[in-house]
Amino acid sequence: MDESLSGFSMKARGVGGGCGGGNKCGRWNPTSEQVKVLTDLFRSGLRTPSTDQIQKISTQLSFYGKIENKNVFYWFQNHKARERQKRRRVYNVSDPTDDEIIHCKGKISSIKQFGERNQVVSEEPERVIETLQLFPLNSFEESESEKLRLYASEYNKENASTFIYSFGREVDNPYHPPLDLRLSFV
Amino acid sequence: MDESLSGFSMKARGVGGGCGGGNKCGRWNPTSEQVKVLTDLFRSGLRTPSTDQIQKISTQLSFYGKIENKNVFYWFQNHKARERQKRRRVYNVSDPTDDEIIHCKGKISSIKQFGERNQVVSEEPERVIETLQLFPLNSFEESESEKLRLYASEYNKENASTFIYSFGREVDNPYHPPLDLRLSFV
DNA sequence: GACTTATGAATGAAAG
DNA sequence: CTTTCATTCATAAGTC
Repeated sequence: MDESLSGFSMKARGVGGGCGGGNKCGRWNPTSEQVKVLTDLFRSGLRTPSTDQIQKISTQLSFYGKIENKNVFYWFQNHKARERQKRRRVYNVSDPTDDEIIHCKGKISSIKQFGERNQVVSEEPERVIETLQLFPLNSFEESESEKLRLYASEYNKENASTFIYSFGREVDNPYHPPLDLRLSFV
Repeated sequence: MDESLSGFSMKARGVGGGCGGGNKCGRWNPTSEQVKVLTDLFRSGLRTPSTDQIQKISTQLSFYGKIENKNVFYWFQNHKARERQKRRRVYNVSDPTDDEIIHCKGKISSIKQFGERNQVVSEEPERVIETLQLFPLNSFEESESEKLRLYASEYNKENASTFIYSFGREVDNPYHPPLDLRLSFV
């Protein structure tokens, strides 16, 4: 009972002892129960859980073993990415002739100041259920907080500072001038 | 002139040339020296370099390998965002009994011995030094600029759905409350 | 026990 | 600034 509840899941997907006696290894190894729940959530349509959702999921999954928020975050990130990747591979192999290729999701980027990306990836419909309700709940208490994001400042104010950086001498370079980031000295 | 100094340094960050003779791979892969300098600048307090600063940094870093302005721009963008993201995602869930930090990386590659750029969970209070001067060049400096960051909102906008997940009963757990991922009523 | 696969973690590049 | 996507790195687990 001990290791099934506490550690970094020495038993991955049912069998085998992974990490050794303790959870010394730094890599999270989800238990089969955790994977089941995560997969279920994914199949239910959840793709990119928000911070709060991640928090809740993580808290719940912690029942089955050690887990952190970032594990949940990465899991969904990877799962989604690899599903998409797989789908893309299928495209490449199945029908190399033509057509069916370009349905760009309409995200032709607006070239920013530095670079542009010309990724034209074929994207399947990828039905994603965003609203899912396994338990009907009638209330609406949760007074929604205001979502105003007043981020301000911290932009170019630091230009008024002197920023000089001396390159490290650790690296064995013959010579390298110091990095002077002065922009405006008063 | 081998590509270990000039090219895009494809693999293993700074050692070995992955990409082949040229840099056909499109993604910048910073050398360990470049990372060190960038990290140092960041640790020194630089967060959002201006265009001019980016230019200077990029020029200097080009000594260690191919680099563009946008690489520097993105690097700071990402580094800052992830520092913050990490801090936000850190407040942890289940079992804070142990370290939560240990990472097994950095055994093979020689980069990790320089900086801690991707350390997990460094509870740094995000000191942002705006004025940094390693080389005294003039008398007046220290014109400290105020930096107040008022960003609010935990940012849940697309999650106008109710997401409740009932935990499977297959596993033999005594009791487990259903996972309620409500975020906002419809 | 080396090789392959699966997948957790990280990060460059953008999009929003 | 915040979030997402694509690619890569690293490693536990599976395979022979």
